Amino acid sequence: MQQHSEDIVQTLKARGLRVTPQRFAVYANLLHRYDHPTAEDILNDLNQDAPTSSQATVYSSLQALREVNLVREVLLEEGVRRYDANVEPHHHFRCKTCGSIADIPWESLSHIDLSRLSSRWKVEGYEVTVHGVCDCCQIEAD
Amino acid sequence: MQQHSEDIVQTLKARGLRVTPQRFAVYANLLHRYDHPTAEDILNDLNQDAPTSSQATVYSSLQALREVNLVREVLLEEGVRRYDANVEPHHHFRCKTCGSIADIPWESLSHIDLSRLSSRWKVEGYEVTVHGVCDCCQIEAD
DNA sequence: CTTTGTGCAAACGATTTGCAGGATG
DNA sequence: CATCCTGCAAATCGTTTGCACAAAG
Repeated sequence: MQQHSEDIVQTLKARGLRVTPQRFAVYANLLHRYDHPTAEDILNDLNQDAPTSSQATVYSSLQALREVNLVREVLLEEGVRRYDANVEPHHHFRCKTCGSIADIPWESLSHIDLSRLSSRWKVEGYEVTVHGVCDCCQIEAD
Repeated sequence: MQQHSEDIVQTLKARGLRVTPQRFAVYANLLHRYDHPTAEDILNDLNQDAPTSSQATVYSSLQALREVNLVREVLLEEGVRRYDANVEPHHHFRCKTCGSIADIPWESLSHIDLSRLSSRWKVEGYEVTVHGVCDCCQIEAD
């Protein structure tokens, strides 16, 4: 699901966000990587060659993007807040060795029977976190 | 699954932990409540009447208990670390309105078919997070 | 030209650490 | 009585905020 610059600009505008170079850069960065980076990861990536965004701006951009539902937070590790431009329902795999996180498409897991849940709750959705060891770490373990 | 003082002492010893009043209190507190408290919640609860533990000690007790697998962290909210003395596999429900968290027994959800997952991963387990609105919040919404 | 975003530095809250004295096994 | 734990205060880390200036629409 590659997006061109113009698409990104339109997406941001459509959600009522002003398009600034910094905000654009944060969202584009998140769209083009799949490693669920932290705010710091994004900042480092953007400023790799030349400084383009400040820390405060990355944080506020993430917040703005989150508010209009273009970005979501992913919480799978103690005290670590990661971000994801994939806001469609999906599941996650987390490697307990290297801490990497991968997406699991919604269709890859069978639908879950929620009928036995307490009727006291109005259920709106669910998400599965699978844990184990990723391929890289299995190889290294040998 | 109520535990008496003597049981708790034995449990701690069995895991190689020295039994101090503070550590005992942290674990006992966590065993007797089901609201998945934060470190601060526990501290406040313990010091409600008279000061019994310091902040640093609550944190270090939680860490020690976690290392011997008597306590686990529960991460369902942005930037909030909660603790749970239920270390058996189980799922969670989170109310998006009040933020409360409830346990879902393992048997309440159907087993999930993991066969379609990438074979690159060595899967060790999974956990489901269900979200929606709890009964209290549904009533208030009317 | 009005509104909103940026960057800096200071403030903040939760957690961690160093260390001296105290309790545990 | 050696080892490990506690409490305090200071340090640290990620995140947020206040404010003057700059850019977007």
